[in-house]
Amino acid sequence: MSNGTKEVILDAAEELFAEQGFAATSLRNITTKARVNLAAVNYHFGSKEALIEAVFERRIIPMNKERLIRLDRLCQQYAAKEIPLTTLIEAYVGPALEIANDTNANGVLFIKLLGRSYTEPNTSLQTAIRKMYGPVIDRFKEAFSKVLPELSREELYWRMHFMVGLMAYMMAGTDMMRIIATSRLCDPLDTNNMIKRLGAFVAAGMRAPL
Amino acid sequence: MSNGTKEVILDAAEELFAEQGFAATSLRNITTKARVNLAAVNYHFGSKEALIEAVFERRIIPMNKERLIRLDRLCQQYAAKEIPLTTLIEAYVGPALEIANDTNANGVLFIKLLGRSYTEPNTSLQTAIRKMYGPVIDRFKEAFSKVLPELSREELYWRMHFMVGLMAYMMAGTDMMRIIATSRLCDPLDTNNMIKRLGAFVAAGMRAPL
DNA sequence: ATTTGATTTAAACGAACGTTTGACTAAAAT
DNA sequence: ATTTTAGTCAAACGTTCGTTTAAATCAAAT
Repeated sequence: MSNGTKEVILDAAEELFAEQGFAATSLRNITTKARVNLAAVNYHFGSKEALIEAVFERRIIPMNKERLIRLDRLCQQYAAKEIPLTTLIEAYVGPALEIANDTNANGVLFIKLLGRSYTEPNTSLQTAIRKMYGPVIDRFKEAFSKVLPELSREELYWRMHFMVGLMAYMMAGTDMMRIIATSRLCDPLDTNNMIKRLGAFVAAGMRAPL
Repeated sequence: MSNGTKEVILDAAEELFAEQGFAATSLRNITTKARVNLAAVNYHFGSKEALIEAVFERRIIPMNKERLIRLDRLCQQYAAKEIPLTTLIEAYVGPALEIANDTNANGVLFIKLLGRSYTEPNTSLQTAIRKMYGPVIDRFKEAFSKVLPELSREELYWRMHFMVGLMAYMMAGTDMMRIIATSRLCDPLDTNNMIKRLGAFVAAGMRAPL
C-alpha cells in the first residue's frame, strides 16, 4: 500500500498547510493526522521541502491541463470570431473552481493554499510553481490580447496580473471578508455566488477605459 | 535608551517577517539583525506573539487615522455633492501608498507584510487587525454606498472586499508578477505606476453593470 | 521454503526554538 | 551615600524541530 501512504500524507499535508502555513506545520503534525509513521515523509518524498512541492504538483498540473483544454475548445469554437471576455475568464477560473467545489476531495483547502502561496516567500516553491504556470499564462496572454486589442501589451500584463491575483486572493482570504461584512448579508463560503460577482468585477476592470 | 531598543527591534522584525513570514523568523534572527540581546524581545514586548501585534499596531493605527482624516476632508469639501469614485478610492489607498513610498523608513516592507497578513492563519493577529480596521471600514462603507447607490448593500460589500483584497494583494505579491510579465515591460516595484493602473481597474470593477 | 526488495517502525540524533533566570550596569530617586 | 529602578547580558531551561538509523515486517519472486 505504498501508494496509499503517499496519498494520505499529501491529503493531511494539504489540509494542515492551508490552515497553518508551511513553517508552522510540523512533519509530526502531518504524519499523526495521516496515521502513518513519522519517517514515512522522508522515505516517500525525501524532505519536507519536497513534500511541499508534491502537494502543489498533484493539483496544479491537472488543473492547468484542464485550462488549456478549455482554451483550445474555445479557439476552435469561435475560430475567426472573437471569444467573449467573460467566457475567456471562465475558462481560466473554472478549473480552479471545480477543484474548490469537489467536496469529496478537500479541494477547497488546496485553493486556499494556492492563494496563500502567491504571497509566500518560499523561493524554491515559487520557481517550481512558476514552471507549472508558465505555458498556461503564455496561452492566455495571447488569447486576452486578441479580445482586448485596444490595450497595450504593458497594460494587458498589468490587468492580467490584477485578475489572477484577485482570483487567488479571494479564494484564500475568506477570513478577512468578515472585516467588511459584519452582518450575515454575504457568506464568504458561498463560492459560486462569489465567483459570479467576482467575474463581473474582473470583466469590468479588464475593460476599464484608459 | 529603552525607546531606541524597542524601535530597532520593531524595524528588524518588520523586515524579517515580511521576507520570511512569522513562523520562519526566529527571535534570534530578529535580535541579531537589531544588534540587541536575545532577551530584549521578551523584556520589552512579553512574547513573540505580542511583538507581532506591536509591529502591526505601529503602522496601522496612524495609517487608518490618516484615512479617516482624508475622508472627513472629502465629506466637508463635497458636502451635498457626490464624491467622485476615484477620489474616494484614493482616500483609502493613499495613506498605504505613502507608507510604501517612505524610503527612509522601510515602509515597503510593512506594506508587503500587511498584504501577507490577509492570508495568514494566525487567529489572534486576525482579531487584533480587525479591531484596528473596524471603524475605518464602517466609514468607507457608508461613503461608498452614497457614491454607488445603485448597488445593493450585499453587492457593495462584495465589491469593497474585492477592492481591499486586490490592493493588499498587489502590494504583497510583487514576486508573483514575474509569472505574467516575463519581459521587462512592467516593473513590479514601480508602485506609483502600478497604483494608477490598479485604481482604474478597481474603479471600473466597482461600477460594473449588474 | 527461502530469498529478496520494498515498506514500516521505534528510537535516537543534533540543531534550533521561545522563554526564563540571575547577575551585572548605570542612571534616578531617596 | 544609599536605595531603587530600568535595562542589558550571557547562560541555561525544557521542548520541538527535520532527519537518520537499524531493526522489524511483509508481500512477491525465486
